[in-house]
Amino acid sequence: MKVSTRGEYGVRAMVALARHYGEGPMSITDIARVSSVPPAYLEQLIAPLRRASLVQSKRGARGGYILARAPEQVRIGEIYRVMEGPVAPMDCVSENLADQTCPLIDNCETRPVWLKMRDSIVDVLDSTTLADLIAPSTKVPRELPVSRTA
Amino acid sequence: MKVSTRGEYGVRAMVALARHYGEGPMSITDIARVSSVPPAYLEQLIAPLRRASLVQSKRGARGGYILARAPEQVRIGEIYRVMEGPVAPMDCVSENLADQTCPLIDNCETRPVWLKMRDSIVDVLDSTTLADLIAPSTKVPRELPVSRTA
DNA sequence: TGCTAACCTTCCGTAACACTCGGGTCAACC
DNA sequence: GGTTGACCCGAGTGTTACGGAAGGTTAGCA
Repeated sequence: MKVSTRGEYGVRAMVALARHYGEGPMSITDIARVSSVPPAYLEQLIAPLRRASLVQSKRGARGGYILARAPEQVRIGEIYRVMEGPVAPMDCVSENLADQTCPLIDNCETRPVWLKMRDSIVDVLDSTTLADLIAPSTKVPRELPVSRTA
Repeated sequence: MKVSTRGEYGVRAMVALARHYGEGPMSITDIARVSSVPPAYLEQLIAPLRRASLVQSKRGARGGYILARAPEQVRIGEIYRVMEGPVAPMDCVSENLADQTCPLIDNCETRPVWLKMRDSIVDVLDSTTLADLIAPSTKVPRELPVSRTA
């Protein structure tokens, strides 16, 4: 169960825009460089973010993209849903009720786990904003491999 | 981000075995019928569960599978990992440290969210056992669609 | 000595993923 | 007013994983 590069790159791009917030538009090329995303691909990914009004675009020379709202006002969950669709580790617990089409749903004994999983994912995504991510303190050191000291 | 049918079917099959616990071996055909999984596919899925010692097999006539431990002793997380691999909504936060190969990992600003997401998923999976799922009280009613009353 | 059922390997069609490419359109600036 | 920088839009493409099916082999029970 992986989130695709759409979600990964989408969030990275939005973080780049958040860091640049208040300093005018940022071009695809710049965003791509800063966030390490292939520029041609990024162009495709940023379109849905614009349609969802999470970013605003400015065309022509000196154009680019800006965050439509302040970083504190943008939940990661919003970005996630635009890029990946409704949170749904399994169709039967999709945020989009129309996707809950499994015929076994009403007496399925496994569904409660998936439901709890979905809720916990939603909680993480919706309780974090772009501002939280660009705050210096949030960086978490990686778990280190077992030390093989002398 | 979806868990595949491997995880879905694997957990369903284990629940079937849990309900049948203490009543002798259950054949693939029976498990498949009870849990609504294509029998030929189930045969493939149950093999890794046996290799991981989550189930035991008995060959020959009257053979089949039994749970290797009591339902209270089997965490859903164990089943999940056998079927789906390490919990890893993104490689950079995989439970398998060897998968954390992203070169950006050390000063990535987005990683904290994915890490929190992984931890919350792990918590759900490892705090639930097969016994929890077959207890009658755990069934959760589905959210109802918006009523379109007369 | 059959019948049953697990075991094992191989194969295959479909679909999603992760991009690239080419052209069109718009807005500044000179 | 034309050139240039940049967004906009659709199509196309190689690779991989998913979701199975098929067929043969081995082991235990009656």
